Amino acid sequence: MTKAVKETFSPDPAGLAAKVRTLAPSLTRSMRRVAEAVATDPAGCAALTVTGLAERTGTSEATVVRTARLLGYPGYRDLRLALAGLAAHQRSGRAPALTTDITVDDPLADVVAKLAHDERQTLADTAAALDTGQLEAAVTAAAAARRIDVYGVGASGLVAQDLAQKLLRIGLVAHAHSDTHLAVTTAVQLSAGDLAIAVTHSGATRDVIEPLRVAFERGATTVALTGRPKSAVTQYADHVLATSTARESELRPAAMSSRTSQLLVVDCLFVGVAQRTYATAAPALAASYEALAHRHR
Amino acid sequence: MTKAVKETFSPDPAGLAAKVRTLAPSLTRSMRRVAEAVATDPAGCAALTVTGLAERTGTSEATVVRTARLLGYPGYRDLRLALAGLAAHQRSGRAPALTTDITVDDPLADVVAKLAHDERQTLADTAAALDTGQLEAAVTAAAAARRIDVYGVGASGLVAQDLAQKLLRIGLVAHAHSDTHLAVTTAVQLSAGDLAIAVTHSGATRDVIEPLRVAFERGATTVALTGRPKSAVTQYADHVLATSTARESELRPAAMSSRTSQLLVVDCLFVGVAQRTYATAAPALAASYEALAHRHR
DNA sequence: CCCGAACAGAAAATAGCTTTCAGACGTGAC
DNA sequence: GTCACGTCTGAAAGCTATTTTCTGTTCGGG
Repeated sequence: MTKAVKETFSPDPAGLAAKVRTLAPSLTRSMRRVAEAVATDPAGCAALTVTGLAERTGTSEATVVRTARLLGYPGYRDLRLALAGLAAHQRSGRAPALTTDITVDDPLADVVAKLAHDERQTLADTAAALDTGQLEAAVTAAAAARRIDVYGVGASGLVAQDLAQKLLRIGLVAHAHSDTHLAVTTAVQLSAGDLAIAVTHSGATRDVIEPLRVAFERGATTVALTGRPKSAVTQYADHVLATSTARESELRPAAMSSRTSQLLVVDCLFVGVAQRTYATAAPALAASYEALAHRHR
Repeated sequence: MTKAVKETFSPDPAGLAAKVRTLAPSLTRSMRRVAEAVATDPAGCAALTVTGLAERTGTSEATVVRTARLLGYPGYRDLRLALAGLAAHQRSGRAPALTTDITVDDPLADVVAKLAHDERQTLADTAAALDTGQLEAAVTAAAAARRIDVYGVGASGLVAQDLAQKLLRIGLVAHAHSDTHLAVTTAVQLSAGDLAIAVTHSGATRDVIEPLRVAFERGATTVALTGRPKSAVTQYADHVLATSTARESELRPAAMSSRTSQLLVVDCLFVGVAQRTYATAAPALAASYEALAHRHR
């Protein structure tokens, strides 16, 4: 025989203020004071115990409980839970006006909120704008490639390295190049069946376009990862993966949001390739995980 | 002397699921079951008493209270209030059902949507969980530092490089090290007035802890950027910046989401420093922009 | 002025939360 | 293997918060 479970009955979490107003005339003096306190400052009251609220309203515990009952809850405990929910709801409703730029004198908490908000926006934009057909083509090319070279300089160089690192981990032959000269000299060795990927936000970075052009002319498959789908880099690209460009400002250079966007595309590319090469990718991932384990204490 | 008022301490109403994930590795079996129940069904758990939740998770009241403490609340009562708030929040938020893992045969469009969703979630969690006090301290230290060394290997190495690159661009003396030997040999040169930053998701990467320890012992200010706020690396860190841990799976290794989180923190750190050194940072940013312009066609 | 009804608060009773303690379970050393 | 040690866990005791009960008070009507 199980013990009877007490159900929490939450009649009307949102319209509590309304209910207080409706009921007010039928409430007694003391009860009204409690009801008003609760309606005025749900968050504050949620933090109080029966005794606390009784003190605050200059009444007794019994009155507080009676009021809670009148408002439709089984007891004060449940009113308090509803109050906490209401408070959370109110907090979230307050849109923090995140549309403004980051300024020199924003407090750090605002900086965090604004950056997070902007990056989230960038991700949503990127996902919405990403052409899955092009991605599909790039994934297929990568999964079948004999060898993959990735070009990127500056901030995009890190993205290029990230992609190469990931692909290496699932057993593909991938290299990232940040040095134009080296990139060009290795690009001449590519041919049909190889894949070259250029990462550049502006789409106009010569150091990256150059090796991609060489790879393109040698017959390798080429992919451009860029925020400007009609820029110079795309003329040598078989497939173009578009990244999104967010609002930028003095304290938030373009490099920052483009990176977020580029990395999402890189992740998609990676997962796509891992799916298609699952038979080799899965054990490779597991093995690299194992290998790293003993590097940790 | 007035009676001490017990404050309701609500450390992290939004990112609770994230916190559970972050703390999970350091939790014991029973505690983890409680934490998971709470993260999985906040609304349901909010309706339960200590005893009820203990029964539901097959543990004891003591364990439930202990878990509540670990999650940062003074006791179960307060956790329950936070849960009620969270539940209300969820009801209004209506999250779409993107909660499933990425599988081998997901079409690419789904992969994109799921990855974008997860990364957005990670960003929100990170922002919610980031301790602005610690960030403030790190920013102040960085802005005043004679020299800044950043340590990171593997995926975190790229994050370390990203941070160093950014700080360099606003005229600070910053270097990223991926080579443990080099990192240690440069760390011995640090002293009070210098800053060392370690980036490691697990918090247990020896190659990164070692140089940080050296820097710490030499009297430099030290910062750890980690997803495990109670891990080995933090014992040598003056300030700990917590990154968030997302759900991971076979096709989505931890490295992927930790990177997103780490980069957000890096951006916050960077913008904070740029604000505090605005007089030199602004012209430096403008100058680096100019300098790059002619590298583009 | 007295009576009755409703109200309010004090105090008792209970339910729920927290703390303590001792046994159980691993873990590492010898 | 086994012994010692530290950690984890749940049972029960202890305490706080909530609920109920009960009695004094107030106010309107006879």
